Amino acid sequence: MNNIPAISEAEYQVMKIIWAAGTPISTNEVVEKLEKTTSWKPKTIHTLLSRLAKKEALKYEQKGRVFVYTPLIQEAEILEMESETFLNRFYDGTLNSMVVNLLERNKLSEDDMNELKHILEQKLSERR
Amino acid sequence: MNNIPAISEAEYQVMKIIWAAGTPISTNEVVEKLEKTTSWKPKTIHTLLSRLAKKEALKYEQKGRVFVYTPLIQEAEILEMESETFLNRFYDGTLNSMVVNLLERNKLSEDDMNELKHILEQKLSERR
DNA sequence: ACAATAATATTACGATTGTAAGAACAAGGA
DNA sequence: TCCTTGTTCTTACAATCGTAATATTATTGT
Repeated sequence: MNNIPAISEAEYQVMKIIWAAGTPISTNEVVEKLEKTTSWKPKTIHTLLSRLAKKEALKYEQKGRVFVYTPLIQEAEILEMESETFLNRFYDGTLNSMVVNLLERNKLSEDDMNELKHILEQKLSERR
Repeated sequence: MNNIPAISEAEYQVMKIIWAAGTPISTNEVVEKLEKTTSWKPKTIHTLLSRLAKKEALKYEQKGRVFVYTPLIQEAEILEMESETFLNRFYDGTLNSMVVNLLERNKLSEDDMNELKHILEQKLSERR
């Protein structure tokens, strides 16, 4: 029932706009914002919005003459689900395995590593 | 030309078997191994193999009476590409942003964190 | 040499996705 | 009131994917 629906890449872009809005946002506002970052036609964006409504990722209500959209799922939920799926699929389900891999392939700069270490120390110290 | 093809989830499962084999592996061996971890019918696996051949993720050659498969792309390449795609899509392209998020949501155990810190220290010390 | 079997190749089919066009409807200006 | 224009709804269409079944070809035992 309360399952998180699968969201495609393009749909996710749309959701990001809706989440960022914070408050119900109209079709045209969504279109405007997306036209800045994508080359999608308005019709395409309409399709994506209605697919998202159908899969209950968002709801829409008539507000005056136009429809406004509100998210029904939160970004954090999606992030959590997608991160888990990704880690399971490629890294045995563990973040550490991913980090080890990236380190081995030298995908992190020294600054990245220092920052990360710092973040960890911070979090670890909070805990005691 | 030398582009890494997109590999679907099911196809990726198949590639994992091929990579793990290390040496050219026959259709039947692939089927046997996958039947242990999936509920796919042999025909399904054949389809996946031929799709992978078509997108040049692997090649096959006749060896005696049967075909044997060899990977044309390496697991590390896929991991790298997929990790990048994932981080770009969900975390502004940076691992640190992902880690911060997981930490905030308490998705890492203290052990995980300590281990991770250790790994980082290790790598950092190697560097100087 | 022929039939049974095993292996590979071809075809299938519905769902999802990216990408959008066209149809219908409603509301405001002439 | 009627037409234009903006908004929403319906339909489209090819590619990919998951999931196979059927058809063809090659091999091997009798």
